Amino acid sequence: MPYWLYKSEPSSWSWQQQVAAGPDGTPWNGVRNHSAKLHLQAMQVGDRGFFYHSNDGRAVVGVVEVIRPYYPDGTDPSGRFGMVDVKAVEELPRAVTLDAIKAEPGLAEMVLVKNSRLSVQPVTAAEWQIVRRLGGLTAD
DNA sequence: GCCAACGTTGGC
DNA sequence: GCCAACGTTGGC
Repeated sequence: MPYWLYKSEPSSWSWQQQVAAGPDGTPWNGVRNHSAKLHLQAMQVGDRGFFYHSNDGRAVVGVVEVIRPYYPDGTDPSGRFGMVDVKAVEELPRAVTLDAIKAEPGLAEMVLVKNSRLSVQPVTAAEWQIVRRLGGLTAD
C-alpha cells in the first residue's frame, strides 16, 4: 500500500482543524498542480499519509487516511482538478521537523527535501517507518 | 520580508 | 509549440 504526504499552511488549514473535522473527514481541495493531481488520482480508500505543516511549522504533525477516492474539486472553475477526502487518524507524539528530516540520512531522498513545493507527494515505505519512529509512533 | 525555484500563462 | 513574463510557494 502506498504512502503519501500532504502539505498545508497552518494558517489556511491546520492539523488541529483536521482533527476537529473528526471521522467524517474533509475534502483535500485546492490542488492546482498536475503532479499533485496524479498522486490524488492514484490514491485508494485506506491509504495513509503524513500531514505536514509548511511555512509556519515546517514539521510532520499527524497521520491521515483517505476515506473517499478522487472526485471533482468544485472549487476549481476549470473543472480540471479533483480531490480526495481524508480524515485524521493519529497525532505524532513528537512533531518531526524539516530540520530533523534533513538531518536523517535515510530521508535524504524524500520528495519533501528534493521538491519542497509539491503539495501532495508519495512517501516510500522505508521513509514512512523512519518518520513514524522519529515522531514517536510504533512501526506499522 | 526576501528571493530562488518552479509551474502556468499567453503572445508570437 | 516555444519561451518570456508572471505569480505562487515555501524555506530561510
